Amino acid sequence: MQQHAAAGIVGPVGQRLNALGITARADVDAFWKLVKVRDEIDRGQTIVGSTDLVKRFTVLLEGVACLSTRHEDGARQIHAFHYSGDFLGLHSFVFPQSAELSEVEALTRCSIGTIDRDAMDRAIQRYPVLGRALWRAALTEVSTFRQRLLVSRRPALQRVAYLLCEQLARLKTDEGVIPLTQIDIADAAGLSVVHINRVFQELRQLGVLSKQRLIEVVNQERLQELAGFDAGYLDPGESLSRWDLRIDH
Amino acid sequence: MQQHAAAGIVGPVGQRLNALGITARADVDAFWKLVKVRDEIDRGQTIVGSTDLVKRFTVLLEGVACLSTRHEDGARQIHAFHYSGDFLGLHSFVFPQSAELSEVEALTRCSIGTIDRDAMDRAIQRYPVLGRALWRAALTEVSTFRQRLLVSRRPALQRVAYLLCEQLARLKTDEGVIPLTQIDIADAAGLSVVHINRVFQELRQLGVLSKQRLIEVVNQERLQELAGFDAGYLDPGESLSRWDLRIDH
DNA sequence: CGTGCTGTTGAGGACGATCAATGACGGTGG
DNA sequence: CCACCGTCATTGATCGTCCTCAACAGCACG
Repeated sequence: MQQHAAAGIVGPVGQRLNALGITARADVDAFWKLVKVRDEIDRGQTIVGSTDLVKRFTVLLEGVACLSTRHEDGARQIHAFHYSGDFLGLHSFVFPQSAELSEVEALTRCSIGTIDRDAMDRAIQRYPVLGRALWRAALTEVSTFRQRLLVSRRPALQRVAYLLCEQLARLKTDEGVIPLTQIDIADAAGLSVVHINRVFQELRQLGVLSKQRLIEVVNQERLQELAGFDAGYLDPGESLSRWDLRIDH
Repeated sequence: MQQHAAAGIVGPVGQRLNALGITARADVDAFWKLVKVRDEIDRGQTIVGSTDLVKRFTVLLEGVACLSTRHEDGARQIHAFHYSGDFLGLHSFVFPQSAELSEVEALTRCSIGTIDRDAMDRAIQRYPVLGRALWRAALTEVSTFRQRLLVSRRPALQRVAYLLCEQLARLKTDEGVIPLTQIDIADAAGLSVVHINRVFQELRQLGVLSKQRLIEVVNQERLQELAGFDAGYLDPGESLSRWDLRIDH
């Protein structure tokens, strides 16, 4: 466990904790002590089903996952993508009402750690900074959902561009490679794969995407113009100092 | 002020407070003492602009309003409708990040009361039940946003049907009259007015809507079938006993 | 009795879905 | 090393939903 704590401080989860305001060694350690089960999940498998969502949540140590629901016809609707360091099922953890709606699915082979609701509750009481961090992360999620409502009725090109911008902003990667398939993008944008492909070709014509098979953004500025993207909503930053998540009883 | 308090207990706001768990006389009174400015707003006017949203919020005493944003082309996107007794700008009050996105607009002549952020903060510290009530109301709002994400990619008929169901559930009215125009529905559903009109005619053919000019649902069961509607997500009910909204200094 | 807003109707067109087939690539096992 | 397979990407053709533009009718208001 000790080497995990060390890895946590430098790894993606550690970076995430830092971004959320958890910097003190004691707080980071407290967090890592909560992580109980570690596991590997195969691509395509469900990481957290709707019934588990309220009882525990999960940290994505490595891999790519998505928060999704199924439409009555079986089509997959992706609400959000998750990358290393993300909390999975956080939304339902904080907002129990929406639990039944969603599940978290692995898009690549994933490595995860799980955290019990009860243990988390107790830890929050002892380390308030943890509660604040969760709260911030949850707010950011809500923020992206609302953004998506707006984006959802723009034409396909802009909608896709916006999605790509968001992924780049979240990945904070130097190269513009986005580790998703066109199928994933289609399910997130709510467009058919065929049409996504045509949009991609258009984006390549515009010099925004590379001509590789993988999804690689070569002109991020141009992309943001197309999308009308402003990353402000993704930053938990200053947004919140007064309100706080606490346990009542 | 005293007669307002009395009116509040029996009026729509009082009912709302009760539903949110504020039943004790002292708590209700504490709430009414916070309501400072009372005002009348003409139809079409902005009740709470994006800049005000963080500093105060508002109680809708009488009338119909909507939470909306403008698209870059000027089109109005309605995120939610508000009826007597609703808190306006609550979402931005609790989630400051999304403030710039929205404004609240009067759809009919409205009568409102406003509440200061600072005063509310102080009151929550003294009357925790107030914080819990706000929190529940905010959760319900988040819940409806996520639902709308799902609904947003269903065909027009079902989308409209769903919207109508939601309004009926919120209005809790005996007759099925919904006090909105086709234009409002169009902006909320993200469809053109023309198409909304055709959907309405279809709904009338199906015996769901009356043939009146106003929007009147005559067969609610049928409507819910069409929409695949389940009102569960609107009920703050049991959903939350452990998490709580507090002021952290 | 206009003026303005809402509702209604028709015609044409655009965007994106669906169906179907093919290509490109990576992995696996012979 | 090659054959085979599954997944993902690509392309063409057709079709449906919904948009846009435009005109008009009904109703409420002053």
